[in-house]
Amino acid sequence: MVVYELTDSEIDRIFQALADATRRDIVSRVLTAGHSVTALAEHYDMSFAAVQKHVQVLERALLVTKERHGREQLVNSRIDTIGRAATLLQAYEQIWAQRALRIDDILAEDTLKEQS
Amino acid sequence: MVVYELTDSEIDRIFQALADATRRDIVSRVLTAGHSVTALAEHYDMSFAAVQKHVQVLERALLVTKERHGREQLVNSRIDTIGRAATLLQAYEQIWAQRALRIDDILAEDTLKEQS
DNA sequence: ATAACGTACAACCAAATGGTTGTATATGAA
DNA sequence: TTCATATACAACCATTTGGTTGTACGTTAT
Repeated sequence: MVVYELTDSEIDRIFQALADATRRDIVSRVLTAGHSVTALAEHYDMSFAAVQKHVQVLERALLVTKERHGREQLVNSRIDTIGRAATLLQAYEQIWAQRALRIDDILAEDTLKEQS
Repeated sequence: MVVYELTDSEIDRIFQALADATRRDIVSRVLTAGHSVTALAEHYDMSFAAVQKHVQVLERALLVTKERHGREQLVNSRIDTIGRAATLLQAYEQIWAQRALRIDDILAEDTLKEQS
């Protein structure tokens, strides 16, 4: 498998795609099994075309793949992309944790903080 | 610290906020130390007002806090929110992993049947 | 007291987003 | 062949987004 760094616009598209409850629900559903677009659309109170557009957004964000199977298009998750996004957020946590390790920062925070 | 479940629209706002390279850069910068809005704005090729709006989006997404300090407003990261988002994505990875385990189980069952 | 600084916010604009309906096309079933 | 199904996509629309400029206001420095 080829692993390359995500570009800014790829990351934009990933988070943009995840910023919608319907699309997150679609991602959830296809995590456990492939679903046709029609099967997915049955769960939402919107037109088929709208759901199809959501799938397209997810596909362009590399969060799902579509695999034609007869006249159906099977939507499957791309767990690698979800993993990349997770790693990105964990990197933020790492950077923050390293800051916390700096002793002078801890002392400064103790002095400044009144809330808990 | 009070921990409660994130609502759909809170999650929407978090990922929406992260879906912009400028805002992700702001998040990165404030991870290691608080920055005034003006200090942040110096790094970007856009108006101060635009940067201020980005900070506002991050604040509404609970990704940063603003703390007034004289005439400056210190922007700091809310690592808990970043952690929640990370956890959410890890949950997706978990669900996917369990699916993979189920497939392993099925294969194992087949093997057992063959053996008996 | 006055000037400069840091921030906030309104009004405006172009482009993107999230939905709709309608139409076209390919595949599978009868 | 004909009909129903699954998908694709264009055109349209209202709202949101990401930027701008201009103005106002509290705080600090001179």
